[in-house]
Amino acid sequence: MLESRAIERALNEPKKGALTKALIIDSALAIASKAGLEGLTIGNLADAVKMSKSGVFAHFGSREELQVAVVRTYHEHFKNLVFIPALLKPKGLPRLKKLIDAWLKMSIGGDTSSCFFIAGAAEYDDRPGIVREELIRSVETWRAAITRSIEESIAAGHLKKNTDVDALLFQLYSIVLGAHHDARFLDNPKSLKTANALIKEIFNRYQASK
Amino acid sequence: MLESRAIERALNEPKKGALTKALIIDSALAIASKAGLEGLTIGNLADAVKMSKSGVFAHFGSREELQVAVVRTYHEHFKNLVFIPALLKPKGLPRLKKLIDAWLKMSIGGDTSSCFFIAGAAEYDDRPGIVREELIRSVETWRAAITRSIEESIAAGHLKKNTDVDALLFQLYSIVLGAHHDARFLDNPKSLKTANALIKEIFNRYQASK
DNA sequence: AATATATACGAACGATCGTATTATTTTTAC
DNA sequence: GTAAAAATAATACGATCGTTCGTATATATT
Repeated sequence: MLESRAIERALNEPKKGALTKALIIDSALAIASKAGLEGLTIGNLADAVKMSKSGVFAHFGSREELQVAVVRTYHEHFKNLVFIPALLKPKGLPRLKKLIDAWLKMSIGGDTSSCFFIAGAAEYDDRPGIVREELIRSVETWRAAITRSIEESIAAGHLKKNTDVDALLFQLYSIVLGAHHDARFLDNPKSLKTANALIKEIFNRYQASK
Repeated sequence: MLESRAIERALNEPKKGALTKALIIDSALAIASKAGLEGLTIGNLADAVKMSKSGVFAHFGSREELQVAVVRTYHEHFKNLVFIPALLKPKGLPRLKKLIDAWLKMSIGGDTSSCFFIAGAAEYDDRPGIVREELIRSVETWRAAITRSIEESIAAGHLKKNTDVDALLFQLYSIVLGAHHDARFLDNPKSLKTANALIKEIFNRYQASK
């Protein structure tokens, strides 16, 4: 359970509502993981947490705010599952590799859950509003983290000095998108292997000659 | 107008309904291009064609069948816009390059329309049914066309004999997905240029040494 | 011209959507 | 323990969803 952090925090607060809210968001995250953010409705969420629609609704004030809360929570989830573990690796190429590897794994994770940063991008690429804005904020943060790690790899001498940072980011991001597509839409079981081989190849190509 | 072919064909048939149906699908395609296949409803379609909901409905029997009809029509659209033009190029690398180039251009086309093969894949990667099946059929057909062109390029000596066909397909497909993502979700105007540069680089790498 | 068929309409169905208002219960504060 | 406050429920609203039904009109066949 990754949300326990938020739930624990809520338990120490004077208000009990904060705990309930955390439990609701937890359930909302599960629903949206399977049905998408647009498939998350106040009705099915209320059923899931065994509350009335109005009871759930009162915690957020609007469906959009609920969706934003889900995106924010997923962002935390993502940070804990992908970003933090990579920080344990030494700065430079090892960390960069870990960032991509962890992301790739969770993106095509065998179970029903997909990566919100990918699924959400497709869902909201033409749907303006605060949900889209929140998604963009998250994705840009994530891309900035990758970019920083690429730059650190260059600074550390792990990647060639003349590495085109934007182009490398684009390639890595595209491969994860491709693997996500192949695995989730086409049900291709080889997508993870194909993606990993390509990532390895790319890093070799950009690697500073020893 | 790309649907004129179907409309012309309908005009020559005895029944008038075929024409109306073609006009409805034409309008449905426009709606689904902006709002996605799930954003296409019988209600907004009826408004668009200035007909009653039941009048529209009668032509398809169900909303799912309407969506399938839209996918089929888009497939034709795609064939005319991407596949056929590439056939004018000589077999091998020139044709392969044209296939990808035409697809890339229409995928991130400045206007509101997106590529159904990409948008639909995301929309239906976890939504079973005949719409998903029709989408998969289309996408697999398209991937088979790219694959064939890669193999022809190898046979013609344009690409290295030991080219990994699946890996190359994956790379090309991923780059288009990445460009689509960057252009449509992140509004990055450089995505086309970045993608084109990468495609060029990839073909250079796989090219048989002269 | 008469008949048969295809096509379209209008109204209504039950379901679900998000949300607002009002009531009841539960938790907190004194 | 009691009053204030917060949390949850109950109910209802208007909109929209896909779909069905009976009926009218337009078209095609004979």
